[in-house]
Amino acid sequence: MRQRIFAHELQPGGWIDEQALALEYGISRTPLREALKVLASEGLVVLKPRRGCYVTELSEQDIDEVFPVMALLEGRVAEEAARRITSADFARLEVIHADLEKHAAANNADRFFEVNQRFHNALQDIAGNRYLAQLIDDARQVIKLTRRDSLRLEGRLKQSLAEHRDILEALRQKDPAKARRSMHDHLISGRTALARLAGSN
Amino acid sequence: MRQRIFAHELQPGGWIDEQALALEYGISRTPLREALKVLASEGLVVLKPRRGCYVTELSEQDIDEVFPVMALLEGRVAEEAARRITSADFARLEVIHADLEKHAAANNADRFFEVNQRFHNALQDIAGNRYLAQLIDDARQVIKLTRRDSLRLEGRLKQSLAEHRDILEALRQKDPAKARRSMHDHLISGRTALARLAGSN
DNA sequence: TCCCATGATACTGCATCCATAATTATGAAT
DNA sequence: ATTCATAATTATGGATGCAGTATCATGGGA
Repeated sequence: MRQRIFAHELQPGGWIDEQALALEYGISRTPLREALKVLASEGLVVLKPRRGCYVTELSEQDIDEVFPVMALLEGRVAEEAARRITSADFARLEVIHADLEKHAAANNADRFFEVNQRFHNALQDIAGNRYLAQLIDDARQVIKLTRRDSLRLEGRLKQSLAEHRDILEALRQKDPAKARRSMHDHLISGRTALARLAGSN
Repeated sequence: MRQRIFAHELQPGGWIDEQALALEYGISRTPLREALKVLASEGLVVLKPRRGCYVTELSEQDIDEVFPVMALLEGRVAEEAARRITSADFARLEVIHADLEKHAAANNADRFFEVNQRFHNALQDIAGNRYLAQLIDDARQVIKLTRRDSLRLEGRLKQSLAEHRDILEALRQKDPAKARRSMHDHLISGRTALARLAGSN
């Protein structure tokens, strides 16, 4: 169901037909409703009492609330990672980054998106704070509710790559403050790209 | 159920008997299980497949992961609040703080705890970021899973008050950086108090 | 005496069914 | 023709019942 929500197969703001979905998945309404409760707590859907379940629709205000927090959290991850990173960790990151360069060169936004997520997850592992990582994962899910096509903006892939290089450089230097700033700016830059996209619609 | 979990009436690590609780609340297992799903997503309980539901038990490592994040988030709230605070807001905060002084003088840790929460919530309102506020509320719930008796430590109330005065001073001066630092240190100080408590057991 | 296997018990997870409330459709009155 | 009231339909929220599996106990074998 998460996939279908992210793919906008279930459209934002749209009503979720419990019986139809239950029938489709070949299960009864009971487990489906429990799943909806979980999705609701993750912020992917909203449950209106006696009115049913609706896919969450993010307002511009919502996005402006989530992104700064995301930037703060990811910045913290980078900071902590810079303190703890080993050369083996760094090597792993470089492999992932090489993949990113490849997909950017091929202008493959979807693959870039996937590998980008792997990059950030790897950083979370290095930082070693599971709670922090979980908050970021949740926030990322919420952000994914919006169109992720910002990566398809002219030049955004290249820009994102450059920002990643900054982060990698800070990690190589084991400079926590710089890593935090680079990562923070990277996320804010992502928000800006999204805004440009919204503005052009 | 949250109350009972926080009050350790349902003990950390303990198994939750669905039927017993359902019977006690006079409802069937279905809505109770849905409630457990919500609590699980809030981190208050853990659901082990085919094994039932258990009250979350925080390890020292868990606490060391949550508190820094909490300090980061609350720091951000203070920072943002310092930017947006009005004189009317400040007056409200001072009323709450006066209450805190009163309860501290009376050495009433429970009341202090409550009003302290009101203070922090008021700050969240001023900061005006609902997403950020929600993350903090969740984190606070998780933290409440541990004993909150750290406030009963000799001198902790006075120390907490002093830290609040620092925060208020930063807000009065509308100094975001100072507000962030003060709040951050306040939270870290809370973690230290908890550690002292754990050490004395 | 200790360990493993097998059966009994009990709890979880799911399906089905029912009641209540909301929404929509239909009919009447202005 | 339009609006309001009432009835019918539909969906949500909860209760009940059942199948499958995990745990525990008991008994047999080493």
